Amino acid sequence: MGHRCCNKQKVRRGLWSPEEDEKLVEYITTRDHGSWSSVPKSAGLKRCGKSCRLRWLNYLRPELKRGSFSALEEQVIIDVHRILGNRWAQISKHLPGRTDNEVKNFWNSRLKKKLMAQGLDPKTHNLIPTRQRAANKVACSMSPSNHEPFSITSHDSKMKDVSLEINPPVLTIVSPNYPSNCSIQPPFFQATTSLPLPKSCYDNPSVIWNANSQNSYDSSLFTCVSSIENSLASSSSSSSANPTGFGLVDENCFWTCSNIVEPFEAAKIFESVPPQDQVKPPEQGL
DNA sequence: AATGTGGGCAACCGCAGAATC
DNA sequence: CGATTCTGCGGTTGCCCACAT
Repeated sequence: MGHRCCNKQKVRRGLWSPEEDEKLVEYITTRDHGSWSSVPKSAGLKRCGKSCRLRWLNYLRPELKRGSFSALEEQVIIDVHRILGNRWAQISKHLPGRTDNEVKNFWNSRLKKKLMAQGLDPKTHNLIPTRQRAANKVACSMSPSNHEPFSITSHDSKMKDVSLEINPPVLTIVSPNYPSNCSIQPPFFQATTSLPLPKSCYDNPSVIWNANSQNSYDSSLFTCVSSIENSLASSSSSSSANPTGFGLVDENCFWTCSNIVEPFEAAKIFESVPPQDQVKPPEQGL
């Protein structure tokens, strides 16, 4: 089946050879190419215009950045995707030197899996309901009735039945609305803090808690934001930086024990939180 | 060493909207 | 104003390579 746009001609398909690349670059960079449909003929290529355009935009443009995505770029993709969905062209505009195709491939091959591993639906960025996650072969238990040490166990095949001790129970919260000194700059705020979990969290983990006056979010409403899976996933790698053994939760982890938390709902809740420089997270644990 | 499998990525396909005739 | 062509986009495919068996 040939291209619809150029089925009149016999056109080459498949990977581009270095010679073809050279011809196209030479042609595009030395003159105003006009319409793409005229490029192949003028440049001496047996390709269709559409293929030339794609090759130029996705691979040959000099301003393109090659190589793996940085942590910042990864975060930007996740943040913008949460808002825009699969609008790769729009997302790529936030990443100078990256193409929509590149962003899309990166999303499909890495980020999607990463979110799923954190128990998040990559389409909505919401928590995948517990029942559904159970279907994904992830089973966790969380049953403390007080602040005593407790453990989380995963039976996920990839996590090799990790067991995690938490002592004392400390929840790490990361909010997209938080101004912070981290490397990710506005509009993609991220901040990390921690606070002791109130007993009510365990008794009724699906509710939105009132932080009590002992923590830095005095009187602020916040949502139980955590991720058991993420904790488990990071327990081995981050244990040295995090003596509690509780994994750092990045802002993509909106997790409650049983409820889905809309990211924007969570963001709304955080609106009343004081600026980062007024927040003094307890030093213990992290 | 041969074969199977999965991941990453470049390229293709087909549709929709814009531009042009 | 309808038809045709062009462009841009998102979804999908298939090739290549690394790794496991």
